[in-house]
Amino acid sequence: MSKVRRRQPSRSDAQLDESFFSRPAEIVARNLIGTILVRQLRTRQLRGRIVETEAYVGPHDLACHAAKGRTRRTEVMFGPPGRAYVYFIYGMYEMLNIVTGGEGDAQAVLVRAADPLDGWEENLSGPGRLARGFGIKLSENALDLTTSKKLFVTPDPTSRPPRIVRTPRVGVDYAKHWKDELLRFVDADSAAVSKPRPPRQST
DNA sequence: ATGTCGATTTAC
DNA sequence: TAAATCGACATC
Repeated sequence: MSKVRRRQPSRSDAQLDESFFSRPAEIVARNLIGTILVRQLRTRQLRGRIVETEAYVGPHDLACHAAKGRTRRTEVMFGPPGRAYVYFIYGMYEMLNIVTGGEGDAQAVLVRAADPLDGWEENLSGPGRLARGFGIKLSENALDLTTSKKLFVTPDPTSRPPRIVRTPRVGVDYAKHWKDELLRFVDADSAAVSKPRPPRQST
């Protein structure tokens, strides 16, 4: 019998790859909760534990930008999974999404909030603040997060599975019945979840 | 070339 | 409750 080797918590764990992201957005959004977003800058590394996501499930989803068709902005969503979909909104905020599903599926997950790690003091609660905190700009659009050394996601081998709550997505009242779909996922035990804080019931 | 809008945040 | 502020998109 070989000895079971307990895994050492390692600072840079395996970068999540295409097999992780090439699933439906709803699944990826759920499984992204509790993972770690890593940003490698010139002089320092920024890390945050993802605690809130939203799934945008395809062109038929009226809240999804892909519902507007294939345009310059939405182009990356129609490409391979694991790419960053970054867009600029309200004249001042970038939003970080990760493309999911098979190539051509046009699904994505919006990363809405994270708990800063390693003693980093930053408010990462809300998609605008999260992208700003991590220094993510429009220029990161289409970056391949499965191979990039500048921006990627890793599992958190030290944490036990989070308690997850589902709610409707934020700010998509225009999307007909799609506004009511439970496609927002939050860590029920995190204080960093953004504004519309859900009741503490688990799913 | 011009007009509208927005997966937000912040201030009043 | 509303202003801030600008890229993408639609339209002319």
